[in-house]
Amino acid sequence: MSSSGSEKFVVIDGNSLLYRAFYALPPLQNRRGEHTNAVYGFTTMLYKLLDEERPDYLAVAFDPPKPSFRVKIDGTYKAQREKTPAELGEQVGRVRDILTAMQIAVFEIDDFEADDVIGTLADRFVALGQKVVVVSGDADMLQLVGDQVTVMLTKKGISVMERYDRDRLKKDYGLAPDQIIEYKALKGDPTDNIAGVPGIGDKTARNLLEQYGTIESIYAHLDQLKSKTADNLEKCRDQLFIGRDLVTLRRNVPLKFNPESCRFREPAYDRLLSIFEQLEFNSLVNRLNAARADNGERQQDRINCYNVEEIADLAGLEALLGTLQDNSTVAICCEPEAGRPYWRQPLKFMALAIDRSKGYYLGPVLAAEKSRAVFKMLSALRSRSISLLVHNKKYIDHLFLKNDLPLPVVAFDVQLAAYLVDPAANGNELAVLVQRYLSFTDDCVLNSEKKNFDKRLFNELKAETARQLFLLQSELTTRLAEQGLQPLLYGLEQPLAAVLARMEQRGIKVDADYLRSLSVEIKKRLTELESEVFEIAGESFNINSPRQLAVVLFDRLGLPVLRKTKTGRSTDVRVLGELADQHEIAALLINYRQLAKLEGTYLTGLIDLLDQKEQKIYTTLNQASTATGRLSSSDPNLQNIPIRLEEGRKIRRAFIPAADGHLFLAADYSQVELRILAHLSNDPILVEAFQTGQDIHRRTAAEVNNITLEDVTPLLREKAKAVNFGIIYGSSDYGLAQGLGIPRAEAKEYIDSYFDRYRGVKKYMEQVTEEARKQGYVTTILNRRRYLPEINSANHNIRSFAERMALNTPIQGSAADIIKLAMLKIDQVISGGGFSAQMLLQIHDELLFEIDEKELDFFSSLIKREMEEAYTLKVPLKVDLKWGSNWEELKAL
DNA sequence: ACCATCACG
DNA sequence: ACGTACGTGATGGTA
Repeated sequence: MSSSGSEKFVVIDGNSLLYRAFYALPPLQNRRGEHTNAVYGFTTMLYKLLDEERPDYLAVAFDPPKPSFRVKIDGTYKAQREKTPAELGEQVGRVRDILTAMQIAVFEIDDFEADDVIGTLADRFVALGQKVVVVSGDADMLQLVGDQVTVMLTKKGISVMERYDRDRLKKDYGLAPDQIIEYKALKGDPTDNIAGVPGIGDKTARNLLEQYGTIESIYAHLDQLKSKTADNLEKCRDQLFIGRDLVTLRRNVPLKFNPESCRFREPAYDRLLSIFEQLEFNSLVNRLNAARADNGERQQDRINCYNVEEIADLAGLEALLGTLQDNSTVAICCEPEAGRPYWRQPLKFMALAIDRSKGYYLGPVLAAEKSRAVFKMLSALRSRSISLLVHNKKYIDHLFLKNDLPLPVVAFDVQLAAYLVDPAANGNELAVLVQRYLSFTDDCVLNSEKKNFDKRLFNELKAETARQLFLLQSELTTRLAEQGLQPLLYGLEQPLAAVLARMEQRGIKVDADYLRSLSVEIKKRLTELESEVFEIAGESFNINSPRQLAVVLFDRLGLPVLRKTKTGRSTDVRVLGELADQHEIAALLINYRQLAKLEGTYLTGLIDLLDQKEQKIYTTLNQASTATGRLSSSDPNLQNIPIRLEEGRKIRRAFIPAADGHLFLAADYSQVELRILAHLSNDPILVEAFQTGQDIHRRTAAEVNNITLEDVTPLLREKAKAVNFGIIYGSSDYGLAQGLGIPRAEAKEYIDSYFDRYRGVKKYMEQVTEEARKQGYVTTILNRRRYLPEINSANHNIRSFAERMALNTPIQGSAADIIKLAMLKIDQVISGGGFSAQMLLQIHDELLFEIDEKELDFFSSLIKREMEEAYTLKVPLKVDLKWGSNWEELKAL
């Protein structure tokens, strides 16, 4: 153990730096609305100190929440301090979390202020013969300056600090460290409620101390002073000594002291990263990743960018694959040319690896002209039971499908694995995973498109990616095993990827002429509406701009501002609806907005993405993007084609079966989420209602209003429906009031009486929240997991968000599990039987098929059965079927 | 890049 | 005392 005196201890005044950071920085917020400026400022200051001071020991001291011993001396001490602003208070917890993750010692001692603790620690380290640096924003701390102690004070903002030793103190204040106490007692300090002596300010105090040294000595020489000053001093005698006592730091605070507990250590990288990510401190995330890489736990696995080799021709590839043993694994990493959808673009690049030591890449000829032969060779690996290790299996499946080849056996999809390990993480692109799990920060993982690499360098860097798959696989299999997620990966998500690939590749046929004529019509109506609006407004402006619209509505026309957004005055459809009876313009705007949405997103927007040759739309089904396990659809999103309003619904007529004599069949789960709630909660009323096939909203209305089923009016049923939604979303009275347009108190009554009747649901909700708090995550029926690190936040707002996620995720996520199981099963049945049915889309609780009309009856019952039997709950699953010749006109079967 | 808005489940 | 319904994606405007 070193007590040689060569080491350095840095001790930080936590409250002081936090306040400084808070007031020095503009109010920053993360996406969730959590204030972050103080945390950010504090953390940057901390890092700057670490860089510049390179401490061997480090500690941070905080004031305890309760007042210190000083109020016992003087009841008014710090009495007029304004209380900590809420925006700052809520950030304290984050700072503590960061310090914990950084493994930095934190002191907070009851009855004492941080200053006293710092004084005590400073003395102890000096006694061990070490150098001490005190960091604060409070000049009182200068009393600690000594031969081994320097004090750093924040000067301007958060980046400028002044370092004080004895000389500097003498130069700036003309005082010795001890005299700082006397100086402040004489001068007084309004922020701490130290009275001081009237008529003695900065100058006089310093002059007196320079001449006489101490307060005692000043009193001994009162006769030498100006009579007025002497008078004042005489009058304030008691007060002055009390003030000096208050200002004097206690350097004997009782604390458990073990210098090694303050030893500066490596941070807990994962924990710290996750905090920085939540706070959206991107620069710190990068810094931390770099630091971790430098720390280099896995030196031998670190990137060796130039251990790569080109495969120039098919013989070369054959030779490489020939070296593989049967039952082994080859990693492949493919990249398409730019364009949308990515999976329809020609192959740009392929990397391979047969172990973690070396990367290979295909030469340009192989990748481009000979790519079919390459895939054929890879496809043939099946017969040798050689499987693939990939990132994004769905894309790899696409490549084989495009070449009309049997799909390869994929043993492991790194992307899907990472998605299951943490579905809410920011991104699961290969480069991101390499950073997250391998801590590589070399150029090799950076997005090569953004850099001006020459072709050769690009290939060499990219060849690394296949090799990295092996490294990632071992990281991720550990985590999968810990979480029991292998069945979900191997049994559901990986096989599902092929189903989704086929759905994507099928596309959906669209009547382009119909869309175009609709577009022309709507554009015309938009122009008409626009001129009407301009006439009323008395000027022309951009209606699409909420800001310009607000000026017209609230300034020019003088309408009342009903609601505000984060940045201005709200003009959304709810506000416009409430303004409708005050001004004719509101109705026009509602109409305009609706049509503009249709035109921009669903007419022009869709037409732009149409494949001219095929007259088809090809969406991308994202398998690894939602936090709950749902799929999403993009470019275009076919999961949000209008249906609720008549006008928008017309869009659906454009979607038609691709083949003559075919029909659409839509199969949707009825009330899946409530059925899952019944299953999970085992609530007797809910379970009984579903087992006896009751109208669930009607039953809820009867229960919460304490009336019979027959007495439920349509209005009561509507309200009960909204209550049921609220329950699934994590029920808050405010949210329900919004949804129903009723007072909050009434909404609260509904919720209370719901939980009064549905005791099982209530208990379940409490259990889930409790479990989330304890474990930090929630799960679905198939063990899909979502982490909710914010569930224990000290910030009510953030915590409530996490609680609602905890309540909703098992329900929404289990519904996603079930429909995925059904899709997989149906796909097996269809492809196994050589039938004509084709799955086209999944819209969360609904599947859309294209079917030969002759097989409609047969298939509809098959699909209904497979969906209803996909998973056995404590209540039955129910599927409703509809069919028709386009996506709008569907009739019940 | 971010916001407000609005389409869906 | 707070300030919110859960999960998505696309658009047009604005900094």
